Amino acid sequence: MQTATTEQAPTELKLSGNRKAVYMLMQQQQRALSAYEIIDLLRPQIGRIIHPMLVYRCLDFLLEKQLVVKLVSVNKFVALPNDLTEPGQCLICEICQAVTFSASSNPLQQQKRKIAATGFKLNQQPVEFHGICASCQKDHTE
Amino acid sequence: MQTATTEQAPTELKLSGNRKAVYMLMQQQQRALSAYEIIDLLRPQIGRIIHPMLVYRCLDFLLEKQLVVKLVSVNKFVALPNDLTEPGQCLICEICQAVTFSASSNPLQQQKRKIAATGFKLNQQPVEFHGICASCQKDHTE
DNA sequence: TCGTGATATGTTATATTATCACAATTCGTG
DNA sequence: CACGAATTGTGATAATATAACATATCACGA
Repeated sequence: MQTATTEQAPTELKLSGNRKAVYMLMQQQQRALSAYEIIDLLRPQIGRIIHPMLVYRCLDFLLEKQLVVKLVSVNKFVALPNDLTEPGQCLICEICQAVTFSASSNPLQQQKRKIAATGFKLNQQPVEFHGICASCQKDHTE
Repeated sequence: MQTATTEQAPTELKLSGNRKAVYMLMQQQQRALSAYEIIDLLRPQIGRIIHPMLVYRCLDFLLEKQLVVKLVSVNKFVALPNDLTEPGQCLICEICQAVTFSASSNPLQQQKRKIAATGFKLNQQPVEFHGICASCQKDHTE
């Protein structure tokens, strides 16, 4: 099993074999994936049985390094877009499962400041909004 | 198995036996409960094996009628406080699991309007914020 | 280069949350 | 009362996640 320096991760973070495979897969897919989807997608690449634990461990690491983010409402994981240093919010379509990230807008930052003022210490994790995207609204008006 | 008219539900909605038991339990507990916690708490009352399916069905119904809300990030369900017609947001403490609801504040409503203006049709469900409550911050500064 | 502690990985088992599908019972209305 | 709709009972399975033990690999200092 080779150890390779990753070309994709910021600040030259070294990723071991498995972790790199998982991360690159997530970057390629460009969508939110459940752990089991990752397992299924990885299987052809690795040519060996993939235990869930393998993937969860990799994800734990990638989460810790903030290379990926977990969408806690849908139990999916997604590689952070490279141009987005702070995923303040995301919109999750219930129909097509598309996920759209964006940085915190002013009202959301205001909201977070209000919450902080109550003494509640917020985590750094995107605020998740659920609904139906414009495309699916069109598709489902028939 | 008796059919009883519920005294607690708004607009005289009739709840069947199981559904009433689940709903009343949730109201009594006044905290967010996982389905399995509900099962464990119900067992003494019902005196029969409780299948998860029973509870999930009841929850599905109660969710549909908007008597309870699901905290999707923590897979828990909570009876809506009676004085809160619109649970706009909730704060979830990662340490003690306390959940605090409140109506949408102005910035959050603003945020929702911005999102709606993009064409994304938001669901009616609370926005969940994660962090550490003031109490747990005190307890954990030792 | 070797040894060792730290880290990563392999493996088995289990926990937690949720849904599917079929059957039986109860409810409500004509 | 009959019948269709709704509710419930039951067994099985799916999806997500973690615990625990063992082994292998990596990195660093001597």
